[in-house]
Amino acid sequence: MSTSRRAEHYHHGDLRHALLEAAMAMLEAEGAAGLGLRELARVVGVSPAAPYRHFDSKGRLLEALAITGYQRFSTAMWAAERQSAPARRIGAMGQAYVRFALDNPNLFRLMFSPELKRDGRPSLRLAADAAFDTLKAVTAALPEGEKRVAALRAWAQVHGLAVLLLDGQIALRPGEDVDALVAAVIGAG
Amino acid sequence: MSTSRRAEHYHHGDLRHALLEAAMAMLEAEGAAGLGLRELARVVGVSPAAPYRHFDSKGRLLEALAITGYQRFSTAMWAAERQSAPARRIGAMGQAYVRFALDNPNLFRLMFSPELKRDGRPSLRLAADAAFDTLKAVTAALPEGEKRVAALRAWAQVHGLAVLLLDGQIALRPGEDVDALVAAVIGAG
DNA sequence: ACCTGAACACCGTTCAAGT
DNA sequence: ACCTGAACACCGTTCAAGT
Repeated sequence: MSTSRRAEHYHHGDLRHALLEAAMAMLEAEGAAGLGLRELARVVGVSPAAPYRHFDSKGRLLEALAITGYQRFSTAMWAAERQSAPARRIGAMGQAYVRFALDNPNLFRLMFSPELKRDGRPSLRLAADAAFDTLKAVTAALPEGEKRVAALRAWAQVHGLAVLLLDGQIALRPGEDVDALVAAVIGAG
Repeated sequence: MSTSRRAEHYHHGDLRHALLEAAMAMLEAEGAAGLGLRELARVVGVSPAAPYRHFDSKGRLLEALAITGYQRFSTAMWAAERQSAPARRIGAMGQAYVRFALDNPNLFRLMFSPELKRDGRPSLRLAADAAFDTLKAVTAALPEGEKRVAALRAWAQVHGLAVLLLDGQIALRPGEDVDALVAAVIGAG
């Protein structure tokens, strides 16, 4: 009885999944720099070497987390697109973008971290490209020649707002909420 | 004769300055994560403990580098402001902003790194505030009620462009240069 | 006052060995 | 096939001791 717990999970069952789950929690709690592979192994209850059966390196683990992040981001953006009337679409998607960043600060930072794409993994690029494709819905109604610049402008505005808010560079005024600020800034763009 | 080199620099003369100089070079070469305090000490030729006479921690060293970064940024922005006609001012300062980011990628990233302001050091905040005050020159001509939103819009656009370009998320088209892209994006803002 | 040497408590990663 | 134990080469940081 006393050995069954360990024995039944010696081949952990789903160590890869358990690692990802715990790592995502640690990422959000402490940031990518504070996510230690040894500490992660400790939390999950395996030896320091065990994670290497499932991830070649810490970078690959972070990459997997970032891909999950891009998928969640895509879901949030498509939901905002679907649930809004065409006239409100730009605002709704911009607000969804900023809200995702503020709700998942360390995951969002990881998704844009330069350490990630060192060796340009294709699965990461694919997930990121799919995520940013959601933004193109915003410029669908514009004439062809203006699409690129309009899309970049909208993206830069909303991404800039997100990271400046995230880093505490923009202070919200008393009574001001994020949605109102986003609406004011991108509304006249 | 053989001992004079070491002896005359035992009290290093200006170890603090030498550390900052070498650290700035390492930062630009490898990023803040790749900047090791022990490696830094090795490069400068002192013991691993020596830097602690001048900086309480690695965080404080990075903070000093970031302050230098904000000062350089301010200089670049004021230069752009001074050298441009009023009508071209927004474009010139936006281009200076993005160019600073692309010319000093790891310094720029450090300036906006969340690890820095953990315990809200006042000298860092002062340097950052002074740097962003340069942006207010852009909205000086606008009516009072529109200043804040217009300033935030301009800042978000230009900062978003900078970080997206830095991370390789925006691909420049063949023959397209950064200044032209910045002009196109913020021109109609 | 400023720096060294040695130590402490960590890392990420590798690899032979166990089950 | 999957995991452990022990090791390697590092970290940041501290502190008694040297000059």
